[in-house]
Amino acid sequence: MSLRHAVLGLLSEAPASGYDLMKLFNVSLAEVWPATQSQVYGELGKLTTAGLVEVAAHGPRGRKEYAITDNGLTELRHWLTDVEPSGPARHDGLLRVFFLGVLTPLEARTYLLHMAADAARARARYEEIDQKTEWDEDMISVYGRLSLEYGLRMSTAHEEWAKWAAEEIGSAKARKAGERVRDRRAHKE
Amino acid sequence: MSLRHAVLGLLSEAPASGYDLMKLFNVSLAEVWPATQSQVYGELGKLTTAGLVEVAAHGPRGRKEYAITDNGLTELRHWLTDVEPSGPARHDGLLRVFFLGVLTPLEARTYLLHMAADAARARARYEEIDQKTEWDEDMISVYGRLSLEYGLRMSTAHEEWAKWAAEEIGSAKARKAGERVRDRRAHKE
DNA sequence: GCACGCATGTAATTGGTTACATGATTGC
DNA sequence: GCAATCATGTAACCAATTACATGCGTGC
Repeated sequence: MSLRHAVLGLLSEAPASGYDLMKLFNVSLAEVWPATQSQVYGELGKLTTAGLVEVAAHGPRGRKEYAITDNGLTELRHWLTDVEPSGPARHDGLLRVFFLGVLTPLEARTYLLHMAADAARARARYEEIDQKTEWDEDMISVYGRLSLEYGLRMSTAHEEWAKWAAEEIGSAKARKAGERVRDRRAHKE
Repeated sequence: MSLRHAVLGLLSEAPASGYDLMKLFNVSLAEVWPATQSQVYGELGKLTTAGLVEVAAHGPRGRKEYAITDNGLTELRHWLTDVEPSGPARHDGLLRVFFLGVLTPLEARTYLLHMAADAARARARYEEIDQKTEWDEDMISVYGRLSLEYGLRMSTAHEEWAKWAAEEIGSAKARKAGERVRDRRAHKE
């Protein structure tokens, strides 16, 4: 149930309308917690009912500016400190790897190299964000930077793994079936 | 819609009952594509209706052994080669990082070190699986091994990042606010 | 006056989780 | 005979996606 906490987290920085929040979801949180417009508006309603946020101001075009309440802040802190982060995320790309055996080794290799290219593209995007962003001292900046570094490291590792795996299929193919494949740690450069 | 393909993938290796499939989900696929029992039985029903699997044999206790059909295999191959892997996964643990600013720096550091410990535990688990598994030449073994290596590399990178980030908060705290934090790439050891 | 961006919402559907419900076989 | 395991299914609920629907304000 983390959409709720994503909204609370964003509002803990500054009051915002549903529309503002959507922009924040699409830029800062897009990679970690994507949300749709209908989700955000729905959640704001529930949070208001629960007393965790309130409508702090009304603006033009029916704009409602929401602010986090004391109860909301307490709930956010509680989630951060006391609630165990939820388990394993589904990983579509990796699921496929399990079943690459139904393809030819060549097709399997192509798939892995495609993954490598995707990872490289993701890394490039993160690098671009890093350069273009004016990092300052507010919360989302300081901690957003840590998250960006996470993205950079993970996409790098992802790309390296995919290249290695593609190689691995090449050599497994070269080797005769039945011969044991025990030397992989040696590849770890 | 990948649960469908996970089931097809498993059945492409060998016929199995819903019960068998659940065991496979809980061991091999637990980290990439968790599924519940009700999901699996439901999906088997739908797949049968769609003609992608069929009941190949009836066993004791009402056991139904399912086998993939030619159409099913075609669909599986199609998914592997032609369908773009779906986008960004939600990442609960990382979402929290964005909001660590509402905690004290000390609490934030604790959270990150906790993440590092979790990652280390995950890595240990993968290493154990690696050692205990009799890797042989069947599809799930060959390609499962690649996935395991993925897990190993990612958990390692995850741990290193979390330790680095914890450090980073320490030094950010030491530095005066307003002073620019531009030296992080130097930490990349 | 019109287009674009701001702004909010609802409805239908799908995918996933939790909990419940039941019964047959095997091994001890 | 009894416990453990094999085995299948349903119902209620929650979370997320997609699509639809509407209208006000600002700048050109």
